[in-house]
Amino acid sequence: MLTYSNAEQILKAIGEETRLKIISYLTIDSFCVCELVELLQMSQPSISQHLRRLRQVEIILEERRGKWIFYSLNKEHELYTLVLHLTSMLPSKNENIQSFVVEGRRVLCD
Amino acid sequence: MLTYSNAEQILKAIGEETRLKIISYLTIDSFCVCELVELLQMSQPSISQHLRRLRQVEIILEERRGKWIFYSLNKEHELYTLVLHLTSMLPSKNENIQSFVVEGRRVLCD
DNA sequence: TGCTTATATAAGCGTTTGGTTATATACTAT
DNA sequence: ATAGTATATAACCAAACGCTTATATAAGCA
Repeated sequence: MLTYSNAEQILKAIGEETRLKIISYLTIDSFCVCELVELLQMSQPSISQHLRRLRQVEIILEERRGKWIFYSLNKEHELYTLVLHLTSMLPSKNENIQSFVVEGRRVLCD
Repeated sequence: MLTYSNAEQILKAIGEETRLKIISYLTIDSFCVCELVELLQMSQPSISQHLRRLRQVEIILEERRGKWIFYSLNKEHELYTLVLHLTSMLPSKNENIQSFVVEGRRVLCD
């Protein structure tokens, strides 16, 4: 059970275009910050600040791998199912990721 | 299918504590503005402005009955199911409405 | 018609938001 | 150690937000 205040915080975190796109990417795979910067064509500080908003409500998780920090969706989050339901109604980022991979721009680590 | 911008607008409309409470009340029954003012213990302009936000994204519908304007959830809205799913995770306003009814404070109109 | 009730809107104001630029921190590799 | 890369944070600023008070609009009724 959520409190109203809690629900407000989470929806405010989710309810922003850039963050919705980040979430949409993360439904497909986990990505590091510099990949998201490229995919979303936005400045690194801006992306970092959006990731912080999402991290603060625990919708995403971070994991360091070498010099990169990878972000992924938190499948244990109370609203995970709802988030998936929501992103299923948005244009998929699959094709963007495909070309990204084909162009060899994914970060390689371990 | 929603656009990212559209989803942002709707989530911003929904993602505010007072508006979440309004939505939660409207999952149970339709209410006029003055009833919501009493139930939520907030000023009439403030409630009106929140209702406008929700109306603008068509999450709620208005219907005039005599001198009152009743608001209800829009069951045709693309995110109606998601909204129900969300409110099911929030404390129910059922008891508040019950005492409201028992105290004879509901607006009477044909 | 004028009075009352219900609701909407406008203006003002402090707070939050999301971008920028600049800087700090953390890890890797030489 | 030092340099380079990846990420986070801070300070600043314009725009959006949510409240208040004041006022406008609309319907019901004497």
